Amino acid sequence: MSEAKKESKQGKIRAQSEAKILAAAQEEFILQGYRGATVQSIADRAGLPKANILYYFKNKENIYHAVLEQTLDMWDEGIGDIDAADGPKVAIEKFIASKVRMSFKHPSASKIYAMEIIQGAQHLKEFARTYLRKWVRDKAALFQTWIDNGEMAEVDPYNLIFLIWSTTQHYADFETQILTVMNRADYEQEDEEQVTQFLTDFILRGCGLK
Amino acid sequence: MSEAKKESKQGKIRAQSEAKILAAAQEEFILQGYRGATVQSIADRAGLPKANILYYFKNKENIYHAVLEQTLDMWDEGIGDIDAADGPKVAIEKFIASKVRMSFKHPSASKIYAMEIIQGAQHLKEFARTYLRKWVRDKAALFQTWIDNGEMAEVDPYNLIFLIWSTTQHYADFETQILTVMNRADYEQEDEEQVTQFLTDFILRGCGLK
DNA sequence: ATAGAGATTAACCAAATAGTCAAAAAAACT
DNA sequence: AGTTTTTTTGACTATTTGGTTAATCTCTAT
Repeated sequence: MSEAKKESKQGKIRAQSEAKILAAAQEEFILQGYRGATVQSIADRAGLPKANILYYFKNKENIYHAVLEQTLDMWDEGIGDIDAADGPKVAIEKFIASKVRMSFKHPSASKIYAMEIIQGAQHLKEFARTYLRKWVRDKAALFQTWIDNGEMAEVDPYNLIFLIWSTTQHYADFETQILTVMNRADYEQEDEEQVTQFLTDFILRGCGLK
Repeated sequence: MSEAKKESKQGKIRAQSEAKILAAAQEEFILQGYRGATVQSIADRAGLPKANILYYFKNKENIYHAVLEQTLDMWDEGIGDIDAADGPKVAIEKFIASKVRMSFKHPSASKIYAMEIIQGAQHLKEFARTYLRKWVRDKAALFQTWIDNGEMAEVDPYNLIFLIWSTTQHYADFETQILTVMNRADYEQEDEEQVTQFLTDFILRGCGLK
């Protein structure tokens, strides 16, 4: 009876506030780092008084954890599973496309993730050790099968996965640098398509699939 | 008479202390971010009292600037200039090799740089707008020449440069993730060679040069 | 030896910041 | 309408931290 409370009415204000806070916090954590992002600055960006922030999240670290969790959920959705049934060509095409889409649609998530890893993955060690390691192992094995079957060139599957990750995420993480170098203010809609096209062509060729 | 002081004896202690401080600061800035790295923590890591740090660098921001400058100098050396006379194959080989070497020899420099860019390049805007933009434009033009001459496949030169940057730097910036996923404690010597080999093969193939 | 420049360091301070609290306002429920 | 629960918010506090100061020490040159 009282179990569903969280989802019914009471949850609405809470959910709204939490979302506003998390969005503000994500930006502040990117721009200022964990320590540099003050609860006050998050409050200001969210347009709420500081004490209200601490009412929804017990403390600053909880905010950060929530932001990270949100980021991992997004990673999970956006990863674009590699499907064995597709065969190497289509599988790689799909994988690249969904990773590029993630980078252009949610650059902030990618940036938070990147910062966390660069700083030593203090909060993601567990995620990397379990979930991620298994994911990479599985997909690498799949690539290896295709290689053994002569369906693609002999490329080290692990390094191939790293290559796809790095190239696709680069457009999110290094957004600022790319835009500055290209003398542009923002990405345009066609940029995503153009990048997808470039990476797909290039990587398929690298895999001997084109 | 007193002009050469800095280089003679008195400069020795100063140079030594500054180097120790910069090394400590670099690590702290990576691990904790700018705001999270306290002068005290830098002092502890350098094995010096806090007041001594502030004696050599007027304030915390000066320390950070010095670390960044050091990083850019290293970038400058390690960039491995692309030589037009080499032709595309050798030029790309050389470029990849020197970037990979940088990533394995000086991962911290790469990490500092990456964080700065992710955080909006507050302190590197000028560098990117002038030096970097020109560098990329020049090299892109060179690639274009080779393409027009039919010496390599038609790949967008800008995206090619970004691809080489992202893939090579990934081994420095995401060191923690790669090691965790591969279930390893440290890079071995042969890793650098193996990665160089992989990337060279793959990218040359992508450029239609193999 | 000794004067003077540079180096070291403990003690101190003002500002910033995470987190608490209590009281009031708003919403939800009966 | 009244009661309870949730939300909002200003005021307060303990702690951390960047930076200063002044006193001492060390080194070098004459």
